[in-house]
Amino acid sequence: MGDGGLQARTEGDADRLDAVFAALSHRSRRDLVVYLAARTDSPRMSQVAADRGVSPQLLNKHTAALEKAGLVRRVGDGRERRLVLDTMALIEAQQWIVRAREYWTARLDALDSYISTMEDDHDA
Amino acid sequence: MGDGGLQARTEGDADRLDAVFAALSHRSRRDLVVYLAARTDSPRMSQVAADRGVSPQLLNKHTAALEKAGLVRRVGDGRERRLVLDTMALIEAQQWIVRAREYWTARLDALDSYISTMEDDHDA
DNA sequence: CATCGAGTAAACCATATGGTTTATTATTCG
DNA sequence: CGAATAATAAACCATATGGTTTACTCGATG
Repeated sequence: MGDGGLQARTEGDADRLDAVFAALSHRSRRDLVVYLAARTDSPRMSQVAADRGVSPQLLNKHTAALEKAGLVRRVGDGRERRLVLDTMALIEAQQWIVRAREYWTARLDALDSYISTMEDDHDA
Repeated sequence: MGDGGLQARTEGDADRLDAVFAALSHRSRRDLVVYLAARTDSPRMSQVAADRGVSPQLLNKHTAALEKAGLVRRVGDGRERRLVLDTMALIEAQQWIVRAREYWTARLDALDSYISTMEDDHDA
C-alpha cells in the first residue's frame, strides 16, 4: 500500500472518522468526553445533565453524536441508563493525526537534507 | 490547575479546536491534508484542484475551512497562489486527544487496582 | 392502579455547511 | 490595449446541526 495506513480502508472507516472529528468539533462534547474520562464511575444521564448544567434533551442529542462516533455508549436497559466512555474511536482519530504528521515530518526531513545539500554545494 | 492542560485556556483556544476538528470531519479535507503532507512542494491552487478532481470554487471553500483551523496557509500574492500545510494546529488537536486518553488511562489503572484489591480481598 | 420520574422522541426554528452556477477581480502575455 | 487565465466572491439551494419547547414511553413506587 505504501500509505502507512492513512487512507481509509473502507467507506465505513471514513464515515467513522467523519463522525469522530465532527463529534469532537463541539466544545461541550469535548468537555463531556473529559468529564467522563475523569471519573471512575459511569454516571446516569440525569446525573450528567445536572453536573454539566445542560437539559436532558440536549444531553441526549450530544450523546447521540458521540454514540454515532463510537466515543460513548449507553448501558443499562432499565429506566436508568449510564454513560460510558469508549476510547477506541479516540485512538483511531489520534492515529490518523499521527500518521498525517509522520508524512509531514518525512517531508520536513527531506527538505532538511535538501537544504543541507544546497549548503554543501555552496560550501564546495 | 490539575487538569493536565486539557481545559482550553481561552475561548479562542476552544474555537480553534472547534475549527480544527470541524475541518478534519470531512473526508475530502482530510485527504487534502494528506495530499499536502505527502508532497515536497507547495502546489498551486489550480494544480490541487486538478489533482484532486475538484472544482476551483469548492477547493476554495475547503481551503477556507482548513485556513480557519490554521491547518493550511495560502502563500504568494501574484495571480498564482500556493497551498502550504501548517501542522501546528494538527499537533494541538493531537495533544487534546492524548490528554483525554491519559485521563482515561488513569481511570483504567484505578479500575485495575480496584479489581486487584477486590481479588485480594476474595483470595484472603 | 395511578402517578411520578428518567429518558427519549418529535416538532420546530435559526443558523451553518457542502455544493453548484454565475459573476468578478486581478495578472500575465500576445 | 485586449484576450486568456488563476483565483476568488456571490447568489443560491438542499440538507445538517444546535437548541428549545412540547409530548411520549416505560419502569418503579406509593
